[in-house]
Amino acid sequence: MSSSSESRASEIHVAVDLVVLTLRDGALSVLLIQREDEPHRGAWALPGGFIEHGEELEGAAYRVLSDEASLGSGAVHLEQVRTFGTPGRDPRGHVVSVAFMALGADLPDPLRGEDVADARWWSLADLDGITLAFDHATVLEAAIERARSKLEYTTLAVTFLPDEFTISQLRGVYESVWGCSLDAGNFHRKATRSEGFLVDLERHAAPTGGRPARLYRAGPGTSLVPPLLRAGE
Amino acid sequence: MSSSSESRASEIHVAVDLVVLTLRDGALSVLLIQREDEPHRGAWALPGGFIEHGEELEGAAYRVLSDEASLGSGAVHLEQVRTFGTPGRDPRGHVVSVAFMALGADLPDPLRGEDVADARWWSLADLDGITLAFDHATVLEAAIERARSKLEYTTLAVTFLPDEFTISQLRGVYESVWGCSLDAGNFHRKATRSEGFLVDLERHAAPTGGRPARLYRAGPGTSLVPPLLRAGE
DNA sequence: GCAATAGTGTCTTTAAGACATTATCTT
DNA sequence: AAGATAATGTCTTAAAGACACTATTGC
Repeated sequence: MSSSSESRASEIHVAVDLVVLTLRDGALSVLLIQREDEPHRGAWALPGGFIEHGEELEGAAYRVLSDEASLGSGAVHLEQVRTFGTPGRDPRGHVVSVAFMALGADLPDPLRGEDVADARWWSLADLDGITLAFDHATVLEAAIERARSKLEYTTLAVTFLPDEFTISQLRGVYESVWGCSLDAGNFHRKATRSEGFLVDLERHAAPTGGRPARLYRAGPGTSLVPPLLRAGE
Repeated sequence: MSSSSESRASEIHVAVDLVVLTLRDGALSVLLIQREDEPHRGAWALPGGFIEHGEELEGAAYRVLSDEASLGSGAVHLEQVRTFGTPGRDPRGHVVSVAFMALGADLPDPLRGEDVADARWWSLADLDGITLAFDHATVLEAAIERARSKLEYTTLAVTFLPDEFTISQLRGVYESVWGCSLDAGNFHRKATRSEGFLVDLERHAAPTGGRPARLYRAGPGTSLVPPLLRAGE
């Protein structure tokens, strides 16, 4: 930072909260932890934790990912979303929390970490009516909107898929995250002709009751120009 | 946040840094402060300051804007960019800083705040070769890229203009921020036909050596669909 | 009149949407 | 053969780029 005056001993705590997203049976799903302690004991919450002194923000995020979600760092795309710091958001004091989203392909069921009553994947549909701890509903909403919008103009969708995938699977990512259906033919044309999006492996997947689909892997590009816009907004 | 264990007395400090951008004579310009104290005494830096206990992040940003830039809150568009927390970024200790960008129309010259040797607007071109304090070059870069990219798919450009403006002025914003020139006719068509972007005031500005330009004000829309894409990226 | 700025119109090209058609597998 | 899934092609429409042209001012 840059203020010129030394601050008093601050009682502000810094934390990270993680919105870990994956696709489970074609449903966009988020990893939640059931809290074992107060506050919000018994409520479902995003995995998170305080930053340790001298620790990188991303380092803390990976640590939480490993401790609370039993996920290694290689498997996910991690990206900062926004920082939440409204004083009353945590009853224990003034906690400023940096929200990250972590996207991964078919992530495994979490092992239950310590101080955690339970941990499981929730499809977004199942979360309707569930009240999350703290301001985590807002954090979740922000991360999901970020993910939805980044699918439009980046190649982020591939982070939801394994190394090798078909165009149908890629289209499935868009359909699941956006909650709509896309024309298969038009999507195929768009995906295969976007520079840097896909690399044709010139092999085919095992057929699933129809013509076998060609396999691709993620290309070197990160942005989609022109973007792949959601309809009707 | 959401960690279940109470943290030890944290020595992590939380700050905000501001990237205040405006157009000065058609040049995208940023407000910088010359530091009066160590560290980085004499270096130019972004205005910033520590969060006070119980203070909102945005509240702190507005406070800094008022204290160090003598800018009221009504005049600017304030938006979070990203949070920087690499431990070594501030030699005084572990400081996590939430970066904001503040965009305004033709902002006034700053009054020199306390603990500040000097304060002035820098056009981006003039900043070439100037070494900023802390990691502020990175923060500035992130904010500018955010602003550039948000011009594409939002109506953010109007925040660089006064309440009433002409299409030429609006095009000037795009040209200044993107550092390119745009076809006047095509831009006019795009701007006037984007739903919610502009409201026609059905009046004209005083002529400036040619046909007088029609006046507009910002419309209710916030997103541009389809976006107004920068060429060649 | 001429220069300058604003605004419109036209033609071409690109790319999306709708949807038909062909290809290749399983059963 | 029938059904399923993948891939390509065609036609239409939307919108961007290039650029000519008209409109309205000051000089």
